[in-house]
Amino acid sequence: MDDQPADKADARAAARSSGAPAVSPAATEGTPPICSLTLPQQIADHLGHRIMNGDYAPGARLKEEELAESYAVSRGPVREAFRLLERRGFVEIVPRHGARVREFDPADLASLFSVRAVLLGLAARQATEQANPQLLPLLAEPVARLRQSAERMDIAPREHARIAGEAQHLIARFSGNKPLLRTIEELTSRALWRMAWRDTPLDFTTRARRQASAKYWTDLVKAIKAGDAAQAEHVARSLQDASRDHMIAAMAAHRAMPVAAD
Amino acid sequence: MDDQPADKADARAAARSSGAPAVSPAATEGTPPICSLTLPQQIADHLGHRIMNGDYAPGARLKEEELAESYAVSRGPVREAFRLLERRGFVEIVPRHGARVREFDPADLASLFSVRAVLLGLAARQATEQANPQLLPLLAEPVARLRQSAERMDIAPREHARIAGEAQHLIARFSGNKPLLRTIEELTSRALWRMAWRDTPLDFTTRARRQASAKYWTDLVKAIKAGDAAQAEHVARSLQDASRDHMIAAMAAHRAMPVAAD
DNA sequence: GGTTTGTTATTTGTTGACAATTTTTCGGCT
DNA sequence: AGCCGAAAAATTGTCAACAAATAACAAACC
Repeated sequence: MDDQPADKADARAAARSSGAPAVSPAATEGTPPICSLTLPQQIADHLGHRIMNGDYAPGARLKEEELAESYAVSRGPVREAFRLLERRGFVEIVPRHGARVREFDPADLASLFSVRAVLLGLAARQATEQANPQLLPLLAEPVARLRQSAERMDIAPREHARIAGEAQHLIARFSGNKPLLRTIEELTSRALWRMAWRDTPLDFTTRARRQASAKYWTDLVKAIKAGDAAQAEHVARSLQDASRDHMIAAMAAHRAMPVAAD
Repeated sequence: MDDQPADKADARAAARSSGAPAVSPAATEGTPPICSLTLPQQIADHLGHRIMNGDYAPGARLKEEELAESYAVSRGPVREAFRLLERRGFVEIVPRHGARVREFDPADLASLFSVRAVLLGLAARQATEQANPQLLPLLAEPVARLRQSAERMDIAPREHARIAGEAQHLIARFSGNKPLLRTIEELTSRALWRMAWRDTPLDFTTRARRQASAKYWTDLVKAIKAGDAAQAEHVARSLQDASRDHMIAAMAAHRAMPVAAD
């Protein structure tokens, strides 16, 4: 009984009636990804944020009509938003029982990262094999910032994570492997959700961790530059595995604390 | 080319009108379980088969109303069937332009198999680490059949592929890694679709290939038995990579043939 | 008292109609 | 003749209401 999303509903309704800018009259069939988001997408984004924020506990039922009313729309768009959220791993839909916020098995988080690790390893290998000359210049900036961040600790943890994610995305993009990119994106969104879970204000970017990470990135750039695909794969995977292990250890320690305090 | 959706539509309509006419005064015994599959799922399955069968060319538009009429349902279930098919990689939905049968870049097939290879490698590693005593007995049967198939060539190519898929599924299941299993399943269904593309009656299971494959499986079982996770990963991945390379080569040769014949 | 059965209530599945947007077509203009 | 613009057709997006199925509850029975 905290905040009811009624205000949001009004805001959206207002936005709909007033907003709706004229779409550019492009006559050709291949229109670009468009500017305005679809109604189900907007709902999915907002609901996704609310779930990440902890407004809905894992396992909580998401009732169509209730949400439809709160967003001032019909059940149709909400229904479709559920499908989008299911694909992003936020909810789980059982055919005749509705949608529930997905529970998370803590073990799944480690599993998720293991999968991501081998995938990013493959991405690094194939990116090296592709040898696209654009990659290294683009990669230079985030890697430099990570290195600087490790040295001076002058970047917020969240920003640090964002930059690391950006660098990973570059590797995935330049692998030239579309299914790989798609799969990595999907797993990443799921993993980030579970890491960003509330009352987990854990900082996984200690100085030691940032330094280790920076070392890996430096080695990875070196391997790519040298065209050593096998080495690139090994380094990228090691980086992710180390990151995973550190995270798991930190979470275990954090979880052990309150128990010890009791 | 066998059954047109018209009969299906009629059948469904008949089933519906006969099955749910009178409200149940219903003293005893609930109505028979009808069909456990949802309407959108049934449509998605059938449409998926039609797409695999080549009834709809890649890039073809799938119009909601048209299909709704042919299945004798409203547009809602068809709409949801599209979402299911999108998740299975059969169609591509562009927000305000409808659904189209997904085109396939031939390069994507090789990419798909590369991803599957690293994933099955990881699955083999983790399955070995899990050391579930049930795995080896279950794996023994399909592996024995593959070995026998390689020796005597007495199993149809399709059956051979099915058994290999079964063995892979076992590895994935016993990895104890749910996200990994899920990802592998998804990629496998996509890969199989594109391999089963019509006028591609290629047999990828030559004697030499079966023998090489059988050798890999034997080695994999040995590694699992020995608890050598790293070796298991290496063998599993090599198996898949070799399979991929052979398939790509066979397809290239097949594609080159008609060109030469013209 | 515990279990089962019949009833009620809530929630999802489906439908047909309406609205917004896109694609197509046709007429006029440079 | 070719291109641009506006009306028309077609198609997707959204809505509100209905039907079916599940879940919750109450009463009766053993």
